[in-house]
Amino acid sequence: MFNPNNPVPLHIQLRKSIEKKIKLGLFKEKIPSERELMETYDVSRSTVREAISQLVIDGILEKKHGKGTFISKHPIHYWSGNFISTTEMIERMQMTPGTKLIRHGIETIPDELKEAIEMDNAYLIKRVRYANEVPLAIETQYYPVTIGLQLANLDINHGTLYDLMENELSIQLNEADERITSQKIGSEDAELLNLPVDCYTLHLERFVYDVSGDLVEYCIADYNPELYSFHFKSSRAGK
Amino acid sequence: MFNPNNPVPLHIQLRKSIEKKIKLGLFKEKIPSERELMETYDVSRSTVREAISQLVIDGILEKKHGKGTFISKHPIHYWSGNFISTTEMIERMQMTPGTKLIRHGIETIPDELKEAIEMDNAYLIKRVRYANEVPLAIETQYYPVTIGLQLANLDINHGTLYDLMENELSIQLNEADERITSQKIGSEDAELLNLPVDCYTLHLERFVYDVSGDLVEYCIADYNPELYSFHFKSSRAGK
DNA sequence: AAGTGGTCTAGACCACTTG
DNA sequence: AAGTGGTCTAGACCACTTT
Repeated sequence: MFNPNNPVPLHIQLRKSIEKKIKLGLFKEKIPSERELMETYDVSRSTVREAISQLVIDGILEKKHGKGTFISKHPIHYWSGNFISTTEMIERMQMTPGTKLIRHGIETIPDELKEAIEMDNAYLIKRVRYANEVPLAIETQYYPVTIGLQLANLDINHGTLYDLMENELSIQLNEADERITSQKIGSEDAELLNLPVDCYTLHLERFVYDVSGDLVEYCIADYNPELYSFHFKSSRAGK
Repeated sequence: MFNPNNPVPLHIQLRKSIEKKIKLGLFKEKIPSERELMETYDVSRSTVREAISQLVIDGILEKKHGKGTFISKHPIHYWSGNFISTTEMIERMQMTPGTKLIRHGIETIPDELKEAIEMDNAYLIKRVRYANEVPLAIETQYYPVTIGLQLANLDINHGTLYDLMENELSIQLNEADERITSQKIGSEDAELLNLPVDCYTLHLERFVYDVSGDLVEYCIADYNPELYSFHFKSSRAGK
């Protein structure tokens, strides 16, 4: 079924295929059983289980012993161990994403950030993000200058910068460290979000690394706390 | 090596064993290779990999292709897909946990919560949580009355209620839904946390379910935002 | 070359759910 | 009884890292 010369592991090809069929609506509610998938794709059951287990970790599928594997009904998994772009997140909330570019260019890094990102200069992109035309968040993103300059040549007024990095610049994003706090918003930003001055926001900092472990983005986002909250699903299994 | 009559799956027994050896310091930095673990415990490699993969998901181990499996250096995984008790969380921060019981007893549920927890009455436990004697959070926990009455007979002034539920009441906790927002604190609670009135807190709501899917706890926690933030590690793999 | 984790197969039996 | 996911084995080859 799959091309054995493809360097992409079978379980990943299978996972993408299942993901696609879910998105296209070819699988409703339930996906075929592990043994059916074995036959359809001509792979072993371990491979099927490997593919499915990742989708379970991602919160896309749920297994029920003796019944089958079901498409998760949690409409939105804001957080499931994987970071996604703001655009995708807004789309998952069934809203229309929008973007307004405030400014971008090479800037010297503020002292309080120098320790965190270990660069003197960075390419800064500051944008307001909208959901159904309502300002939802302010994002300030810092990139290594070489990456930022390439991004600036692309369309940074729409779409997700993660997709641009991955698809246009061939940067393989790997993982991120994130921190959520509650912080007073500045007056400039308050105006952009239509919030009273000195209001508190949900403040997210995200360090994104590529497969080599190099920092490829530092993102600060302030969310309107009236419109946004972080949702999680966690298990007690790890105890 | 393991008792084959034990109904607990081998990979879980192995996982617990590895976890314990890490905690005891018998494994520093690196754990034995998969093939070594196979021989030591007399199980197949799949079983070893199954055990390890869960520990990787939990953020306790990290695999490096060609090098080995290493004990994660992230000293604290505040959030890694598993919820832990506040006590354990404070201990992981290398601080001493403390608790002050504010009040407890059967109460009628406020209207705004009725929809969420689908009970008329609940056993309420409200406590201030300290880290190194400094008030860190206020927790208000709602339990089904039968559970709450049992808990009240135990020591609710120390220790973790999750451990009490699991070990003393034999309730098997399964998973939780959590939501983080930023909220204005009430004047009563502000005093308990030594915060100015109308200050904002990091506000956590947690619904905890047992293996049958029944709600066994609803917990509201307000954290002093000066002292506490949520940390995450997320990957891009799920894309 | 030797050791590590990554991928994959073929097959077995168990436990749970539904007819 | 039949079908599902859960567990487990024994073995193979590949890709990456270190010696």
